[in-house]
Amino acid sequence: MVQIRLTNTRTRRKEDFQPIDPTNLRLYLCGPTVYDRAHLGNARPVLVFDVLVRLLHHVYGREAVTYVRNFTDVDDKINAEAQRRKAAGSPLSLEALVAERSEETIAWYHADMDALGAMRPHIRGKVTPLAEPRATAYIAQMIQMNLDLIARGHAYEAEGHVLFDVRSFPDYGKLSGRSVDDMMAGARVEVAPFKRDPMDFVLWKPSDDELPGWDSPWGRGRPGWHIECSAMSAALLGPSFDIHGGGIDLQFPHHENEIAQSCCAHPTEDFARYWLHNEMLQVEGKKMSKSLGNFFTVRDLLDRGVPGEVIRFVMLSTHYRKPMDWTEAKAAEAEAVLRRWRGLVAGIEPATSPAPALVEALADDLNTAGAFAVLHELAARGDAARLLVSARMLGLLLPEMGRWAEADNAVAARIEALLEARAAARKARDFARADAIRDGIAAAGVEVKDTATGSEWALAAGFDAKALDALARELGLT
RNA sequence: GGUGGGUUGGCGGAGAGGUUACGCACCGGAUUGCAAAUCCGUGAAGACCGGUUCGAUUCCGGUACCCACCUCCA
Repeated sequence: MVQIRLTNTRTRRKEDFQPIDPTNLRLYLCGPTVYDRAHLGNARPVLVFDVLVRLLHHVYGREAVTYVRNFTDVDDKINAEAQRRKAAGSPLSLEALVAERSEETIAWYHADMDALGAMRPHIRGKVTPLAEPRATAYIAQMIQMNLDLIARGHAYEAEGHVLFDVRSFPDYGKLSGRSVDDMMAGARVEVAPFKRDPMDFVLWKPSDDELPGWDSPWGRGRPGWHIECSAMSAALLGPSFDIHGGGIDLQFPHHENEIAQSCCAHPTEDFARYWLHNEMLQVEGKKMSKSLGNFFTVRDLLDRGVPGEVIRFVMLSTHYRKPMDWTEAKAAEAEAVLRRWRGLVAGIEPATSPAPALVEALADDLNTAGAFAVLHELAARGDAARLLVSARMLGLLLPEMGRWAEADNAVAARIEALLEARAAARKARDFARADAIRDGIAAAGVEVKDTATGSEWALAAGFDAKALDALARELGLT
């Protein structure tokens, strides 16, 4: 069996991955807060985990893997949108409007992640809504966890809030490598007067009539940000599970607080044994932010005609623990490579197993860049069957992802007609006309290959159907 | 200020204490009516300063620069 090695943020070392139960692997990935479209950065942890899960399927079998990813549908931004709709005259209740907003956002999220070829979360291999829990469906478990934490002396009530007492958990700060005292020195936030320690964080907070809320022992209120992941992972994966992932920006405070809550509520358990964090995404060398004007969503890219498979390729070409820079140049290069590979594997049956070197690369802390080198090597050797099955381990060259690379019948007929006109010109040794047609076809993004038996063609990067039509009109072929 | 990460050839981007990463681009050759595609081949690196070592781009220390988190952003 292939030994998987992962960099565990908890120990800051690359470690052999030893599952708690090899027949029942359990993973948790922090999913989106569903207030708006997923931006490009949201896609990175999803794709990193997607490759990890595909690797686990390969090594342990699909039915041995449970992969849970949550939707956080309790959030001030969702509330704000619901209040806006209420003010605009909606007859629905605030709770219903929150649900409505979450519902539409989740549908977008699914559509966008599907377009990137990301597998849906699943329980023992079976895709089910249960594997994508929503915070609002686990309020009772959160309340219970808060009660447990209070009973064990790790949390306290103050002015309708329930707060976690960070001083009660000696390991607080261990994941992110900071001490409570260090953090206090750099604290910039205004501290609520009812906190025992400035770093104490909210487990439950009161809601007024303008906000959605649930009845609790502390009055009508809503959960704090971190408790939902602790409650849902415990409910679906148990108090100890294998791998927990997310963006590095979640390391503190979100994951630190999850650990504090979960470990204090279940003191004899491990919570997550391996922590995986992906580095951030940048755009053309800069942080993606609304103020810089380089902020965009996955949908923006898809609508601009960048195929999901290309986005996926670019994302995976940088190792997950390094900052990844999204650039137009990379997208163009990825598109060209994918077209070439798709041409190579067209009509080919996949081999039975992926290249061992590729599995080795992925098993070594998800070295996707190294995996690409193996794919290039297979392509160069012309081993199309092996290339196909190997690329699919990265979620590439899947049949359902390839529509973008195909020409429809009208386009194919147009190209054939142009090539016939060129062939006729060449036969008549009218090379000026033949070359003009060829250059026009090439400029439209169609690659022409002359072989001993005639001309073949394939769509290349930047294919432009309109330019092709214009060329045909110019030559009087329509 | 605290914490963590990074700096590799023209560009992107990996691994390994000593032997070609890989891709794109470039250059040379084969091929072609000329090209394209394809094939073959060449060249090109390890921020800076020290240390360990027979040998470091790879380990250790320092410097510079960049980035992230510390603010309910993946």
